[in-house]
Amino acid sequence: MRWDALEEEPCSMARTIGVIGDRWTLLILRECFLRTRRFEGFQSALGITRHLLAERLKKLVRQGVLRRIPYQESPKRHEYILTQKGLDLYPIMMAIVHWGDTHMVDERGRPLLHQHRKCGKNFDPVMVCSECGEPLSAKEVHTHPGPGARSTPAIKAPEKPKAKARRSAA
Amino acid sequence: MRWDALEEEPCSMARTIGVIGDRWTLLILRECFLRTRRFEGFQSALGITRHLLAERLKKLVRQGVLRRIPYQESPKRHEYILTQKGLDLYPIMMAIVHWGDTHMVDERGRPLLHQHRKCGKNFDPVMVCSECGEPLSAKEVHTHPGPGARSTPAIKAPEKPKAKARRSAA
DNA sequence: AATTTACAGTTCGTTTTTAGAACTGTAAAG
DNA sequence: CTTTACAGTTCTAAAAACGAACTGTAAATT
Repeated sequence: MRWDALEEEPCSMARTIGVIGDRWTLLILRECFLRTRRFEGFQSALGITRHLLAERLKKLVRQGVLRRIPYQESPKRHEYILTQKGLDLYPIMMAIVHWGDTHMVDERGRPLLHQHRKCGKNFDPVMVCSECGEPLSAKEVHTHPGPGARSTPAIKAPEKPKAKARRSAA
Repeated sequence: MRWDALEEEPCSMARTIGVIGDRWTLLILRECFLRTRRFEGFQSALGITRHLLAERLKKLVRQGVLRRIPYQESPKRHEYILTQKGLDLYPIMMAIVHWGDTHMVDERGRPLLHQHRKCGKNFDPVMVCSECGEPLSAKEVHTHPGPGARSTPAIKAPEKPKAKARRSAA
């Protein structure tokens, strides 16, 4: 698979992975949500090489996730801030953090707590159905091809061994 | 930054990225949620090199995301199925797909629709606050250090230019 | 009986990415 | 007049991914 073609795959997941699906990009975006805006800020917070950081920022700008806006003339300096498209990544970030909070914390507990301004409480993010409001789990969801599907997108036959009944569990 | 140390970072996001934060792993997990279970199934669906696939599957098993269970003796064959820890990645997957559905579809529309068994409707995933049930957005959330935080985790000073007031926007 | 196919990997040489450090350039501060 | 802050770019070495071929068991086919 060519990574530069990932964005044309008939799969919203593949396309999104083409944009944010690597370690550094995800960490850069974490910093964005923590209000980091400038080159040096990202670099010192993450320890990423300057070369890669420059490249990743360029890519995120190209893809409309970040906007590069000048904050100073001569020497020209710019800040990187999240566009709406970038801000919309928030649920992904929260889902990632929440999984880590659930499955990857040590005995000392969570590194970071999240407080909801509206209700004032520390919360966990919960994913619910837009139609009925019930929490979602993998088993309750059925997928089927939409208008943008190609013949057989990524959904292969469910691996049935063709009923050839080779000697199983001999 | 050493990637093998990512899981010990005092940040749930960094730790999670250590587990699922690369392109192939994310795509392998997509296949898992689409019910792929076997080596050849992953390989042909994704076009990943067999070498990398073997390595990624091993890693996911080691991390408790997949379980490797025999389905046949001599030659020994195994299936890879999601553990509960793996199933809990579902909100991350859905959040990624939903962002793609929102920002990366072409004129033909979504490649895949999701139907909620409970209510029978096609839905979008919505992330809400566990305490008040309201939808979440980045601006309404305030983060602060939790019990597992280190001195200054990932939260750097918010980039104030030290009030040195260099000639700005000359 | 000999050959092909299915399956789940492993091995190895080549190409691409990433790491790490140094360098460029403007301008303010000491 | 030298140092510092900032935002990059350039270069070489190391690590990771690619691609193709190879290993091994056993059933199915010829």
